[in-house]
Amino acid sequence: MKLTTKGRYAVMAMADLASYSKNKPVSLSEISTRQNISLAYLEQLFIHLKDNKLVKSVRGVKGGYALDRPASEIKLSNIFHAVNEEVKTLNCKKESKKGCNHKSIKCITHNLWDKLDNHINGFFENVKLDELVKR
Amino acid sequence: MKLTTKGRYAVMAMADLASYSKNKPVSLSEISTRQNISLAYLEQLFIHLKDNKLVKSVRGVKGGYALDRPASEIKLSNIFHAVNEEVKTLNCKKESKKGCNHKSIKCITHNLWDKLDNHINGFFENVKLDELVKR
DNA sequence: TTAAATCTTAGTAAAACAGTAGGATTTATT
DNA sequence: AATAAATCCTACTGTTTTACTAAGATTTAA
Repeated sequence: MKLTTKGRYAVMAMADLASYSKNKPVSLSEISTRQNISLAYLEQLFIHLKDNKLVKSVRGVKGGYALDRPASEIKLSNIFHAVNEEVKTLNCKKESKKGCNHKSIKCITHNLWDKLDNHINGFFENVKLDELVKR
Repeated sequence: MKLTTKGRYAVMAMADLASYSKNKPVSLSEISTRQNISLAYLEQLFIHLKDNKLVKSVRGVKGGYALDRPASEIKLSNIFHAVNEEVKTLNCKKESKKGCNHKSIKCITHNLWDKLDNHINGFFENVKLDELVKR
């Protein structure tokens, strides 16, 4: 059960944006050096962040990225969702698969994994970007 | 962020034991068919569960496994720990590594991952095996 | 015109995962 | 004594995912 770098880096980069982008956009190379994340990798992440309207971009020289809405209105769940960092404790959602076959007795733990999903997603849902940055 | 089958299967198998092993031991082949998990894979998991004194074994014909203590005294965290299902949100514990270098500003999110770890581990710590089985 | 930036698509080495395979050992039953 | 059912043990392996890298196209301020 581990967080992928995609999810971690996306949050780090967004937190960086939240603290350094006042008015003007911040370039990915800045974030790259500050957070020690490869530029090319950041580029990939930001395409998704942009698609999900979490950031807006300015192209060309002096360009970069800025938050598309206040940090107080961006939840961690928004960020994770944007880069496809999903919580998957089951691999059995719809059809019955190996290790879980929806018969009440056989998959005793089915309900447990649902609760775990909710527990973790609840955390992501309740933390907002501004809370990471203040202080 | 996903649970490995090791963790899931171990909990499923332990829940199976808790419901089917009254007095006599339960063989892994029974669990294998009931839970639809490969026998050879179960064997590997149970070595670890045994090492961690969560189950006890009876060898030979009519042998099998049984819980080593009441289901009410076995936490999910015990099971996950036994099979090395760990929560790892950071990959930077001691030394500074890529993507996190302990300088206060650079790794703004360090504290966040700690909280996430605690949040998830708290769930595992607070659910006991008997709760899965009762009704 | 240049250079700094975003945008886009492919590819890829390494690690982790999810098992298999093949036996050795123990022991109740026949 | 033989058999078969079970645990025990170690090694191997195909597949998938991860975590990038590479290479270029496009945009735009200076």
